[in-house]
Amino acid sequence: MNVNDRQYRAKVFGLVKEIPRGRVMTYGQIAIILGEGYTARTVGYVMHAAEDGVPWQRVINSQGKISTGRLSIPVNLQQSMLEQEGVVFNEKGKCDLNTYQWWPDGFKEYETEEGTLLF
DNA sequence: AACTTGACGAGGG
DNA sequence: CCCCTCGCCAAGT
Repeated sequence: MNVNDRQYRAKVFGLVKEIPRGRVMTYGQIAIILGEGYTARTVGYVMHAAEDGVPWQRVINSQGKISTGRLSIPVNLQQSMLEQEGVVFNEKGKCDLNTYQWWPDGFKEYETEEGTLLF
């Protein structure tokens, strides 16, 4: 499971491309959906190599905030791109995941004794 | 091979 | 809400 592997990255990008305009997914959420071999950290690692046509701006962290830090892409750029799609952020730079988080068809979150799972 | 560093996340104070 | 600690795992040095 190498993030330099084309297939590995392709699964991430393929899913990100399905996110509708004005909606978001989190790194951890993507990792859960893709399953074995994927973690929030590796998904984030893959994202900094996003290719053309991948709406990378729609992937944010589990707090509903932008997390890019000191890399090539400034936080305010990603946030403004999302705001342009209709996503509203508060003064703390946070958006409401209950409103904007998107799940692919056939997936939804539900709670069990084992923790949060997917259906 | 050891050590550091993240586009992360959950939990505790 | 902010800050810190850990667990995580691949890359870069």
